[in-house]
Amino acid sequence: MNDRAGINPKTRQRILEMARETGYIPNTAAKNLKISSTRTVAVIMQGTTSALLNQVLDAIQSHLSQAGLDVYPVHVMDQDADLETIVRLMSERRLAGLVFLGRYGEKTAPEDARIRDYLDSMELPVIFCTTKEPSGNAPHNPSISVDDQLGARRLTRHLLDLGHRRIAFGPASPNEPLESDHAWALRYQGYRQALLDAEVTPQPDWLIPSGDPDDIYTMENAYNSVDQWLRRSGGRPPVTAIVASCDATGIGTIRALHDHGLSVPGDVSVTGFDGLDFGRFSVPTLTTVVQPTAEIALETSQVLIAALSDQSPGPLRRWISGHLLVGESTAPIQA
Amino acid sequence: MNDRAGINPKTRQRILEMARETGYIPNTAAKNLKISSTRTVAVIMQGTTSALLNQVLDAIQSHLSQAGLDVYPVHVMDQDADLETIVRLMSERRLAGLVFLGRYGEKTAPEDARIRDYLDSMELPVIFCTTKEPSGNAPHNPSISVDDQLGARRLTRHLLDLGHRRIAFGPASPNEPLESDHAWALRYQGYRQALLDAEVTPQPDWLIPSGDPDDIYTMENAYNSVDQWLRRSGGRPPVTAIVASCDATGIGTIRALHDHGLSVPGDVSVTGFDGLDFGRFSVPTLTTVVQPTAEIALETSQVLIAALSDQSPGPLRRWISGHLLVGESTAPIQA
DNA sequence: CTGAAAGCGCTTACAG
DNA sequence: CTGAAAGCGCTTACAG
Repeated sequence: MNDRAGINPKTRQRILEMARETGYIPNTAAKNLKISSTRTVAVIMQGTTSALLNQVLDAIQSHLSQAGLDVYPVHVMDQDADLETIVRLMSERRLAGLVFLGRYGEKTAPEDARIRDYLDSMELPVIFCTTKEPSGNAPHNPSISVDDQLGARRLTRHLLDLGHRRIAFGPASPNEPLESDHAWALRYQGYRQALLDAEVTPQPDWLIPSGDPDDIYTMENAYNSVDQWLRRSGGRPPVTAIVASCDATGIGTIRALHDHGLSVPGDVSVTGFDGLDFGRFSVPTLTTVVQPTAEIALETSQVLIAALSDQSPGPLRRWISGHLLVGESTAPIQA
Repeated sequence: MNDRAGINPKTRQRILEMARETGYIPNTAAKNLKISSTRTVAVIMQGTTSALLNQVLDAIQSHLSQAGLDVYPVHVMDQDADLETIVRLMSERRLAGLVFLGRYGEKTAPEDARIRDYLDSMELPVIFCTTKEPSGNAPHNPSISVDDQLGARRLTRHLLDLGHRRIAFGPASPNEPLESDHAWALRYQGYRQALLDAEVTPQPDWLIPSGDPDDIYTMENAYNSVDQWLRRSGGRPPVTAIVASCDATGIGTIRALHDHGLSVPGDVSVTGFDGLDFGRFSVPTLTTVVQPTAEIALETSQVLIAALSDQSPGPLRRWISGHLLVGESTAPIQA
């Protein structure tokens, strides 16, 4: 039944027929016990709510299931439950491979070490998707992601080209160094680089601190953060443009500006990052960088499948560039 | 190690300690083989992109894992792959239970019968969450959902209270009867009931047909459908308000109106359904009915857990009412 | 090319 | 309360 070679076609035919007649169903548990490995790939992903990660998950799933692999999405909820889930998964079930989708464990430095040890001791392929391997690890696993720095640099250059010289960035977590490799931080670095390239010196009040450091990518937190930031400067922003950390925060930013009587792009230009639906149908539509989700998912799947057949690709790093999508939320600076 | 009664505490202590020292890890495959059942609940859900379903999935997952159950989210992609996935899941793995999250198999009537037979032959609890059991089935499984009809009736009554008399609904699939139990159809029925209660007779051109019958809940399809509908009436809508089938379609509707030079709510009022983030931060904010996702998830989890301990609840039907959230997208009718 | 045997790592009676 | 035996349903050498 497993299509092994060296079996008389007639016999195979007979067996298959009997199986069908009697309604034979193979028992996966028994098979796994014997094989002592599975065809299951776990995809670890923080929460279930990120539209972007879900797009990537969709695509990875369809690629891997075409290759005969089962995909087990593990949505980890909070910091504590996470580690246990992962450890339990990795040890009790025999996984064929592991994909980290999105950044996991924002501030679990000590626990990260525990996970790292597990990853090292189990000899299974691990791929980091839409995120870099946490920098604590010696980089020996593949990472595949959009080029966050490049994308943010393009957005910022677009604003500079429109004549803007005072440009803010946010929300930025106040708890993490701006040099970290979180998505928002990488985007900050690209923003900063574009400014420096144009000989513009970023000012301290151009950095919008995140009100809630644990929730920096949501519309709600962006709204609150920008609202607070505007209040501190008396309702008049110190800039003519804002590079938001992603599409959701871009939308929250626009709404906060609106509620302070500021129009987008009339008074302030705003950019997002990701290329999600709601930015393409909002009023105004959002200027953004579109993540190449299909490409990211394909590359991730291919690297994983190659790794499973022992063609280990080593610690490769693929940063795929996203393309600039100009919407209505950015305009030439007003006189 | 399984905490069974009748074991000397000292012996247990000794075993546990040894296990820890030697790094003993139980083998789930062997356990499952022996037990011939698992603690795994599969959650079948169409695609991965619905923000609403993902919210519910999040909550179900955290409830069930607290009850010691594993949750296996199965994101089914297209019509064909679906059936195979489900059948394979249900037969090869020994599932403890099954949750259908959202409507599955829009137009797979023939195949539905196959699935139904499987559901009946396996003796495992099946719960329909955020959706009614497909009407082909004799209703013998629990369904838990928001009350779509009631919600849409509330939204429509809100518009009537604002003085609107000509109110459209859409997008509506042209391939399905308006009496079906799909979410959009139930909402249509509630909309219609509210109109009839107010002695308003719905007109044929108040129904906005969906351009793409397979994709009726997306912003993009709503945009295209409303755009076409407006073109057919020469750019001037035959109504002063639109009840959109959900929040995403509400946003698409607003954008289409905007692109025809119509303002919301100045020229046309628009309502959504779901209570998602992007409707709370858009300009204008969206008047909507907020789905009680926490309640739906809790009830689903409880019913499932009860069913697993053989307190089978039978074909109960819980329709939980969502509350009206008035935003900026609706206003009193203009003279 | 086919058939029978051993064994994967558990759990569950059962004898002590 | 403890320990040894049987068996869950597969796969994989191995003998024929």
